[in-house]
Amino acid sequence: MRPNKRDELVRKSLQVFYRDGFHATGMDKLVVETGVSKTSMYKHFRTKEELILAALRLRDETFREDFLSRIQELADTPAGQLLASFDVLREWFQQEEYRGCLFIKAGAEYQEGDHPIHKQSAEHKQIMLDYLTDLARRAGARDPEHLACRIQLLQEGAIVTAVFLKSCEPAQEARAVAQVLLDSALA
Amino acid sequence: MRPNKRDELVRKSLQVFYRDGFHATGMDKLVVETGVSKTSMYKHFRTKEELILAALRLRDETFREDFLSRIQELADTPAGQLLASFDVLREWFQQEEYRGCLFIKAGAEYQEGDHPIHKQSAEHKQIMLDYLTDLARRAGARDPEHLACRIQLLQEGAIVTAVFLKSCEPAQEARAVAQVLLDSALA
DNA sequence: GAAAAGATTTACCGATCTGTAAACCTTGGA
DNA sequence: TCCAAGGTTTACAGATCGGTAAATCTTTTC
Repeated sequence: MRPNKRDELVRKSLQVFYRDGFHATGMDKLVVETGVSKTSMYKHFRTKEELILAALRLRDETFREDFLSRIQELADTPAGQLLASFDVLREWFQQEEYRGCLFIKAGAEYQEGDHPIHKQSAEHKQIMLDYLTDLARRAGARDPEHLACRIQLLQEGAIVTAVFLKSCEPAQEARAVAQVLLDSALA
Repeated sequence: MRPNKRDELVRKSLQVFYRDGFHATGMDKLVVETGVSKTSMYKHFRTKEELILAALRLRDETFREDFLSRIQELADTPAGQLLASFDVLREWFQQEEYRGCLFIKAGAEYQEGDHPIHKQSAEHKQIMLDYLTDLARRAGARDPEHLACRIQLLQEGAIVTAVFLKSCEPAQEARAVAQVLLDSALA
């Protein structure tokens, strides 16, 4: 049980969950894809739910890290970064493997508000909102919470719409709206 | 096999699919909930997929009917109706049984773009977009397609955000943004 | 009222689901 | 070299998955 073995299992499982969904992915499939045996899998994770939670945690970390660092590459002012977030979304939508937001999907498959998987997905969205609020505040927006909430609305809308349209256009549309909101909040 | 029996089965199945999800709902559960036998179920629907498609079709019909008629109750000008759509969303979010958009969830559980369930969900979104485009055109918007696309972004964003926040606030936020877009498109 | 036709039920199939018990390596220490 | 510890495998359990064959019940038709 090397310490990095568990991480490796989580990493691979995350890919499969994202590609095929949670209920549609059985532990047997994961066992085949990871090349490990079933019992070994259950030594690392007591239940499938625990594995899903670990996968969500990893996704939360890597997504935020990639998202934030890419935003910072594209712009160096808070206001510019708020707008740049939509450019990063556009890059994401263009990826071949884009299949929407894992947390939206997790929240959809586990809908009860008190379910651990649902709660952890909601937490991720809250953290993202907090980040946007911070940016809005540092940008000098009149009402940072409000602006951030509306920016997030646009982001979620773009993420969902891009799935059905199979296009990255929603990101550009959302960006244009965000620009209007930003101008008005800074005026 | 009364002609209305099939509709009854679809109606009840739709409820369960919406509440529990598609993969998480087995045919056995539906058989229990509808009080009909398994073979009877499979006489009406050759496969589970066919039942899901029927449920989505019913939801598409009833949702659009309810949505549009409620909008028309609330406003009588195209511009007013575009805004009123967010008030209708707010009412929807307030319902105890609100669990997000069935088509977003269907698209999330069946992600392959050529899957019938995914395609039918995408179709619903396209029809809704066409409706918004029509409203925007009749409202005299400068670029109806653009405005409609952005209004839809806001709607999808509100629908998703309302699930995690368990609040109807996103509808009001989205409405405020839509107001800005509308003013600018009509100026 | 009998028989054909159609709808419904019971009982089951093989596959797959999450999860586990017991045997089987593999490795580190004395 | 032997043994203990612990990770890994095979093999399987019990439940549930989507789906069906054959028997039973209900209705229609003559």
